[in-house]
Amino acid sequence: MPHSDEAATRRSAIDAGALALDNQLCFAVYAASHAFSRTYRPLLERLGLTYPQYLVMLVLWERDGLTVKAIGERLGLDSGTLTPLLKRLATAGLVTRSRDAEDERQVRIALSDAGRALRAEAAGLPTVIAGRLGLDVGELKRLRREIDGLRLALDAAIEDAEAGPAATSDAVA
Amino acid sequence: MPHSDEAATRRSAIDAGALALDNQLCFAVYAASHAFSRTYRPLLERLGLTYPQYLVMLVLWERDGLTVKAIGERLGLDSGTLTPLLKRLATAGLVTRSRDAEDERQVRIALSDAGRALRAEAAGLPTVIAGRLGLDVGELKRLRREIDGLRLALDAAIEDAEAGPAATSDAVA
DNA sequence: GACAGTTGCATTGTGCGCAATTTAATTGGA
DNA sequence: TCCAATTAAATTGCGCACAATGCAACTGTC
Repeated sequence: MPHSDEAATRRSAIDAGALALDNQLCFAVYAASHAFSRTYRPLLERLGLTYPQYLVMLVLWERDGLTVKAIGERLGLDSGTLTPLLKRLATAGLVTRSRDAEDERQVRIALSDAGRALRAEAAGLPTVIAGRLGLDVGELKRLRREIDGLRLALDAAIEDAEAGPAATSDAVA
Repeated sequence: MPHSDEAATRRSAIDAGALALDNQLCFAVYAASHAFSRTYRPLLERLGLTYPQYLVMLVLWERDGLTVKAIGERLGLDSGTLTPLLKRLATAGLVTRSRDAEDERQVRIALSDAGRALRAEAAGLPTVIAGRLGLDVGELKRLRREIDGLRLALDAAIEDAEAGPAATSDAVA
């Protein structure tokens, strides 16, 4: 067969597209995540928030006074990420950080008045974004549930890999 | 109505859960993206790649000798991200960087022998991950297409916002 | 050929995201 | 009671991600 396609000539014959970027679910998710961040950025900028900071505020607006660890478990982030982020939120006057009297190892994050007030400013954001997408709201809900399921499967895969990296057919043996 | 639910007592009455973290499609995507990165990390570590570096290699394995700009358009990244990343790939001996003779502004990224050889090492990765997910392969393909559609809608929304942020009913006036 | 405007890449600064290490507080025994 | 493990944050170091800026190379117009 002669020179048919430029890309194909450089591609291995044994490959059925397993490494093709456009076939990667992981890249689709990666690109969509950045696209969300870019969409939210100009709107959050008016609130003085970055996107991860916005997520932390969502957590605190649901339940105030959480520890750093609790926020981290909710968002899947560790203290190395959250500590400086929370310090910036504190500097911005949106939260306060204080050691728990019962257990001095823990730092409790509490909303300030300004932090609580910001909730009203943010209330319309998800609707604005959803409106701009021009997709059916029911479809978006369904998609969210499917992606949640994907994340759960990934978390389980991470657990498995950490528990027994060499687990094969004789895993129970 | 008496105290029904702890979270509800802290939540505004006018809010039908629009700001609830678990309702956010953006967070589902954000969390899934990190979960993918965490799943790939230990596997890519053996290849000496980070996840974004892996994406760049996927692009180059499809078409060698691209410019920095072309790689950036494919992945949605700019030179501020790619320049140092590509320098690290060059230091690792996987690619070479050279100015285009035709247009000296452009830097062409070419795979080295080691970079090409690494393709065989990576060939099984997507299958390994897909296998660990324990989800139907057809379902994963369908989900990828839906998420691609979501990203396209987000990109369009970003375009619209940049073109006319104040666009309303009198946009044409 | 001069020159304004554009383009492609590099650099700088800020803010995640995470592994690894450190410090301090708590817990659970011997 | 003492002391080894455990736990929660903080710190450090590295690598993205992106806005803003700078700069050299190119383009179109005259």
